Amino acid sequence: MSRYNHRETEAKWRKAWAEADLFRARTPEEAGDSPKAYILEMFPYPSGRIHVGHSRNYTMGDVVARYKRARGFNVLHPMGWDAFGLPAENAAMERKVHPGAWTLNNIREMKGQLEKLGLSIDWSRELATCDPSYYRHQQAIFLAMWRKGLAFRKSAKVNWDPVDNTVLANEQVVDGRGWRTGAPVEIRELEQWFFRITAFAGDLLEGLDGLGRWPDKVRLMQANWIGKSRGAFVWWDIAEVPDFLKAGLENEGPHHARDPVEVFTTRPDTLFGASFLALAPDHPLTRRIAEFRPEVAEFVAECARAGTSEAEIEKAEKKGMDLGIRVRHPFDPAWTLPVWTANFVLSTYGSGAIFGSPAGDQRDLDFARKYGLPVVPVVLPPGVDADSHAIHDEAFTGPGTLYQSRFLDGLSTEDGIIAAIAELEKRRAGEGTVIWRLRDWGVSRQRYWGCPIPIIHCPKCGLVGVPETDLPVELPGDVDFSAPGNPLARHPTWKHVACPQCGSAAERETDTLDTFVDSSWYFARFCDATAPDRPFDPKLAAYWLPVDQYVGGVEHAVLHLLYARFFTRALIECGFLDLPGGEPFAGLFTQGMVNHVTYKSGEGKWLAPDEIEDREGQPVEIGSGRPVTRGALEKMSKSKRNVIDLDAFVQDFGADVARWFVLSDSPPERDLEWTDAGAEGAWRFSQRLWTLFAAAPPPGDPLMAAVQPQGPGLEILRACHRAAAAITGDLEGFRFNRCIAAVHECVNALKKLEPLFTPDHAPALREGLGILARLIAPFMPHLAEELWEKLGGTGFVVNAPWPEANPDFLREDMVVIPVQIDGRRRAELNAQKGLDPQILRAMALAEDKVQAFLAGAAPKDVIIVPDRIINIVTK
RNA sequence: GCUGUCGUAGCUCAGUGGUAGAGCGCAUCCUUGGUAAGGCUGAGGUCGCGAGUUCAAUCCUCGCCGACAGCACCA
Repeated sequence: MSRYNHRETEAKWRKAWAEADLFRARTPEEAGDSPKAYILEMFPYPSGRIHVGHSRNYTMGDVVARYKRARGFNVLHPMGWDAFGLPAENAAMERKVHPGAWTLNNIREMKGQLEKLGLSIDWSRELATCDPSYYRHQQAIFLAMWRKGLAFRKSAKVNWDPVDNTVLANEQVVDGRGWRTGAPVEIRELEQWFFRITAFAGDLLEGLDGLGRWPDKVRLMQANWIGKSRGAFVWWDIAEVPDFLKAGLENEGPHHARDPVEVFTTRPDTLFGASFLALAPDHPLTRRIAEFRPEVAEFVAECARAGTSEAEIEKAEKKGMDLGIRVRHPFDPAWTLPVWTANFVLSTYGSGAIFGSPAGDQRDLDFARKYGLPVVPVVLPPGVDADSHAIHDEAFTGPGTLYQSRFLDGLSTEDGIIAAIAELEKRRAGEGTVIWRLRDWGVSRQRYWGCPIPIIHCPKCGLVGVPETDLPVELPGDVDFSAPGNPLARHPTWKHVACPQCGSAAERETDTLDTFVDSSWYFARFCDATAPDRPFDPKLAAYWLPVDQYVGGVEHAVLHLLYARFFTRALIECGFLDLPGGEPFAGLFTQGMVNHVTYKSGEGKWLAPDEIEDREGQPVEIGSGRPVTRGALEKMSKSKRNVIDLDAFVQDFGADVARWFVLSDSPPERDLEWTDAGAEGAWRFSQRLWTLFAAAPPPGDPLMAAVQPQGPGLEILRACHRAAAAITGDLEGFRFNRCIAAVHECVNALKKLEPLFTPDHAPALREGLGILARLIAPFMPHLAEELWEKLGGTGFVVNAPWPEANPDFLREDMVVIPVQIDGRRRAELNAQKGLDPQILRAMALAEDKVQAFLAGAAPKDVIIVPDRIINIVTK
């Protein structure tokens, strides 16, 4: 018996699979009655080499794909590359390579690594988003969305890095400074392209209810992000304006003195507790007043400065300033309130203005206490009477009964809201409304390595779409990264073009699209990945979509998944796609990361694991022998130097072992700790399987059921059918770690029976091992093929049917029943299953140990749960 | 602060209203013709803490403590 040689065997089977073209998805016609299963892992950014941490995601998807294939599904399991993005430009600047060359090189490298993992991928559908054959369709989609009003331009605030001359995404701003240059970021107003995702806010929220196979956590995060709030707009007429402001406010401008101040509230029932209005520092009226009052201008500027750092916002004290004007209460024109500006009011939410009702809102209360504004309680908590109710340091925000509120007195919070809105609408002082936290999606990026926006700016015609026949608008190849800013904008010729409508000199849009756009429809392109003349055939998309199982990191729980859900809706509206319900991903699984220990040298430098050795239990640096501190478990990343390279591991231990280990130790949705000991354990287990199959009988058909197995043969089949039942259930439930535990259990049971593997039991053994080989096939596909071949299985184990557990082998005849006395286990019975409770009672009371404990006393009660437990109660 | 997830063997995790489990690690022993090893046996637990419900709670309920994640002045 030789040892298992993973290097030869894995290469052999990968070659055989490729030659048989096993993983090509069948067309709907070829598939006939077979149901379809679209299995997709979030496609990777081609950053370079992959490590074992990345492999977990693909392995999970592959396990599902292989399982579904064994179950007779027509499986689509494609792979592609999210190939546009900043790292390529950074590499271009640092290493003087073209972003395209750098990206293609990485793709080549990573594809080779993924292939060695033995993934069952249909590579004929491979795509890269930086390929003009992909992004030309994206440009066509953009133009269709523009014509429908779903893509539009507006002026928006952006983070501007004055050194790099570029716009930064929010996550590229660290403590108010550009992440690369360290220069203080400026807020600038720029014309930007947006997608009107807010047009679908309600539908995107309601759609979440139908996504039963998504994690609740993700649905909740999306719901919070969309942020629906019911409430009311309330319009407050300006009552008093100081003389020095009058002239200013009478002029034309952003906020005229005749314009009421609009406020959004979810609690119109507390309007009688209002004691002030507060406007955002950048509210138009605040800015107007700042023109005439230097102290207001100073306050606004101060807020703008503090606003950049998140840590400061968190701690920032509530501050405000009285603007000097007063407004009329909507329910009582004689009642006027002061108008303040306050740093805690957000201009981007609601109307950018609030009314302060301090008794019912903690922020308003803090503010009112600080500036001596009135606090009038208007909501009585349940069970509290009006005389004893008082507000001290804590606002009461819960539901209750309204009082001190004139016509609302006695109403519940809920009814009060309805009544207040009705009154507002009657007086034309406000209206009930719903507002959203979700904002339109800014897609402009002042970058080179992204999809060009197919728009031409003509001085005469305005915005003109590039004609379909001129698509794609390709990126120029000759670009200069030596200067900061957008290379497209300063390219000598690229942007200059004749207007397609009037022919006069015009300029191309030099912004490119956010890379989240590229990943918002790639799953649809995979359905028809080579269509030259349109994004995809709607019939093929209708066949394959929605994706049945999407697998990826929870870090994409909000943005990517929300954008993709928006995109399918936009594609439907533009006529590209037919997808009832509009949901792209019917099932979603978010897997945990792979963590690994980190090491730091005395100087605080990160050290790689192969630079460490163990000296009497203390990790030290190899060579110098200097002590090293063992850091926290961290997600594998190059910067922390705690990655395990996939190629090296596969070379040493094999792809099957890597796949097995990343699934074995933790539930898939949780993080996994990578340890050498665990990896070696997985390797030993693969060898153990190999030696177990060495005891197999001469080759025969493992699909043939053994007839009337006896003794050890029966035990073999029991172990294997039990494993089949457990693993099938756990695969359906995405519990891969439990599948692996079940395989361990089965192999342990078989190992114990190994001395009894005699020719008499050959049919049972062949059937049992045949089941086992098919059960491990999704996890260790190469080894499974080899074992299947040894057993005498015909064809590939990949194509073999999934083993069905025979219920006859799952039944147990005898059962051990514990006997408790007063809740503590004192004895046990070995009994036939399904015995009558009265017989069990007699058996239990007859037990010596029970007799001893009872010492002659009669039991007060005996609780009998058949086949489970007997509890004798004496007290 | 809000929301959510999680506390079970040294480590990573299963599990169930009714006998506390697996893998790895550890210890003892055996094999050295399955050998960059393999195998037998074993030790190891207040199931985070406290109360309640129950014949019986690791599991259900409530409170507390701790860890992690997302959002974060959302009116």
